[in-house]
Amino acid sequence: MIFTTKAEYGVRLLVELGRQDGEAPVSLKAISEAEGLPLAYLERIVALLKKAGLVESTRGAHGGYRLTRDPSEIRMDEAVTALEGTVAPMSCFVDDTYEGRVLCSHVADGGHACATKLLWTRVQGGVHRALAATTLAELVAFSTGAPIDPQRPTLPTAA
Amino acid sequence: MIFTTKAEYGVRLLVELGRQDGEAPVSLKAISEAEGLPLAYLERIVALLKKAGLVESTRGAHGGYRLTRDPSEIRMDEAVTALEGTVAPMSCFVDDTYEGRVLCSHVADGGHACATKLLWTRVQGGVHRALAATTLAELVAFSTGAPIDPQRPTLPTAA
DNA sequence: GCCTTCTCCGACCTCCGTAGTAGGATTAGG
DNA sequence: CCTAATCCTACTACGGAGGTCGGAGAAGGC
Repeated sequence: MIFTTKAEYGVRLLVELGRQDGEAPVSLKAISEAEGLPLAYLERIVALLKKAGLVESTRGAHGGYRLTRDPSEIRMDEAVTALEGTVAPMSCFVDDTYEGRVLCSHVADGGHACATKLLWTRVQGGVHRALAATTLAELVAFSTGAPIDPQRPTLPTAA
Repeated sequence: MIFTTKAEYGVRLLVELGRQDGEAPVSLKAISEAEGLPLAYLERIVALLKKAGLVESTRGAHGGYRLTRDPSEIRMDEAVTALEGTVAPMSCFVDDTYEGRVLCSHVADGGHACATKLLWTRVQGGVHRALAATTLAELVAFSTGAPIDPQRPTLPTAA
């Protein structure tokens, strides 16, 4: 499994927020009931999104959460990174940027570089590209029944 | 983490086999010593590769394993699938083919389809594409020091 | 002012899969 | 027949995923 429920629930939460107009904040209780997810767990998840600056909160009665930007401006690589930490194919892939860096912690086992590094680099690139090419607005549209081709993402530039 | 050590060790094992000429079988003991991996664990891993038809074995003294095809004919999506089972981004993504199918186990939570399905479908596609575009021959070449651009895979058609 | 409704925060718990071990049975050379 | 190898199944430990619990601040409504 690539992602944990943190990503699943967190993205569902974002979609739920994106479905709203955006003015009035939405309480976690409402979201947990709408999606059937545990409230206490959602609290911890939304904290990650807030720390990443994707949502903002209002405390007290009638408080809740709302998005800080338009859904079309929220790319899913930001969201997933906030929720899961760096998406790494393998443990030796702690972080690094997405450039062509090929460095491994267990370098030079027997004089030759780590053979699998090339493969995991490409996989990581593929995941990152797929996430970056998808906006929250697309997921919101998809969830409301709009027909979207999963193979051909509509980039924000095309909007 | 996307993959487990099964994938890591299994691919390393394949690279080690691919580095050999291909006639004489290589024993697991030799590989475990060369790569510094536990022999007993490798036994269970290589069984997965054998079941998938990627390697064949010779029992008894001077026995071992060898590849069933040329390294350039072995795409890494076959290898990783054999080692990890189906690569799924999320638990509701049990298998299905890689076509544009968008079906979820927890469909229609509140009248609308599972919003995250679109995202995970694209991610899965990205991973699959990255794996399928890489051959064992490339990894072998890379491990012996050949300069390969991790961003631009050299497809077998270009060989 | 007080109660209610929220966000916030950290400690705690349980379960399951990963990673690896142990111990043998089977097959083939020398 | 001994040794080197594959094969096979059962067992175990450890860590992280996936939650829960209890409470402390903050803001409206009355």
